[in-house]
Amino acid sequence: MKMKRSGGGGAFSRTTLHGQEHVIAERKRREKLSQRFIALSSIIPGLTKLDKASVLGDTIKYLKQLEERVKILEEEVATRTVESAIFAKKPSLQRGDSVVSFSSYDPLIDQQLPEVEARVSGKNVLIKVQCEKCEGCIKEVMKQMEEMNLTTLNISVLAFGSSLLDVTIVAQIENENCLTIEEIVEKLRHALIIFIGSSSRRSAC
Amino acid sequence: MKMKRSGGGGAFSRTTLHGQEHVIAERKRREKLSQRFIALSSIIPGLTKLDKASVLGDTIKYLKQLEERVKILEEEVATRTVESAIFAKKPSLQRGDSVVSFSSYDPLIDQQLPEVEARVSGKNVLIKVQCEKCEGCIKEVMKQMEEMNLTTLNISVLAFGSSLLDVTIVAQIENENCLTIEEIVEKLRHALIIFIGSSSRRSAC
DNA sequence: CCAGACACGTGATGC
DNA sequence: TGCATCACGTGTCTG
Repeated sequence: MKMKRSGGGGAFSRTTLHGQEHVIAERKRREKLSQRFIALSSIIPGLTKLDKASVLGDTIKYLKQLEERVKILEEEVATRTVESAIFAKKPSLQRGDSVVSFSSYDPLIDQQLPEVEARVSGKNVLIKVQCEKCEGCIKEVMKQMEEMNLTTLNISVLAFGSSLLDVTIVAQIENENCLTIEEIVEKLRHALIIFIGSSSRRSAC
Repeated sequence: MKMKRSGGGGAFSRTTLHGQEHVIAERKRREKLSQRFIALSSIIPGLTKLDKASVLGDTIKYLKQLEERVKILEEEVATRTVESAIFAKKPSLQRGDSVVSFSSYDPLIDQQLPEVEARVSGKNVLIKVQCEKCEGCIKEVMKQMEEMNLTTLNISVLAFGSSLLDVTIVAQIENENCLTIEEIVEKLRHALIIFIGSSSRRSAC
């Protein structure tokens, strides 16, 4: 780190026959260590002090920071990979690399409402629901969202026609969530069918 | 790294008055450095030798390796994000009971955005648009609505992902309007394509 | 002057 | 016996 100086406690005492070689070896060792320190400090960004201690400390900090970043990025990539897997499974629904959508509409089953559709982009999921205007159905949807570990970022409820409700939700997929997009759609749809069924039997809705 | 030993060249020579304090301070400095080394070696994986030199060397290697990984992952994420913005497609259409719906999605035409969907129930029309987040596109949509004699009852604009917009509109069909649902969809989609095209050519959008 | 940081030579230790 | 590594005390320099 600095210039070599004349040397400190160097008397000529040779307690061993090869005292000089020992000195040389130690010099070499120190030189190696010093070079490593220089090399290390050259790749650590944002170094203010060039202390050995500070270099080590900042190295530790930078390392942890890098590992954290890698972890986050890996999670992100993993999420996208899951989407790709879904996409590969259901090529008939959607083409495109990483945006996947899935709808509960099934031409064989002629039950049209509630209709649920979901689409994923990164950590966001766009959920669209169309159902009969029915008191409490929004609450039911939100309950399901909570159970699925989906954090609602925005929700819009529009009345459409005299008896229809159009619900659009943008939510964030939490890390603990390992549901597929199909599972999200099916869970929501099933919950709504149950809810509306029992609700319409009880009251005029 | 090892046990403390009795000490090396320690004669009792005090050239300064505070020679002892100097010794103490140096001890402290060494102790700090030593702890940093221990801390560092505890977070570097796959350490075989516990040499100071080896610890530093492996730290440098691990650091470069981590940075490389971060770089690769960042590229990956960036790529996927762009793909997300570009590829977004709609599953097949839906038909409802007395509800008629029509979507602009055409599997033969490989242009996915903007995606426009409309659905009619009585005198109400539900319009859904997904397009790139682009300043002025909402205004463009509203302009088209006015031209088509559609009275907006409610509109919701949600950001979805990093660069997508999801727009849901409930509008009332005025009596003078004699457009078919297909015409509504096509007019909106055409206008958006023109608008976004010219907009992205003019600026960064 | 002094508080902190270094490099040096040296004795000790483990393989 | 060597050989490599370590911790120590010390002299010296810097801000």
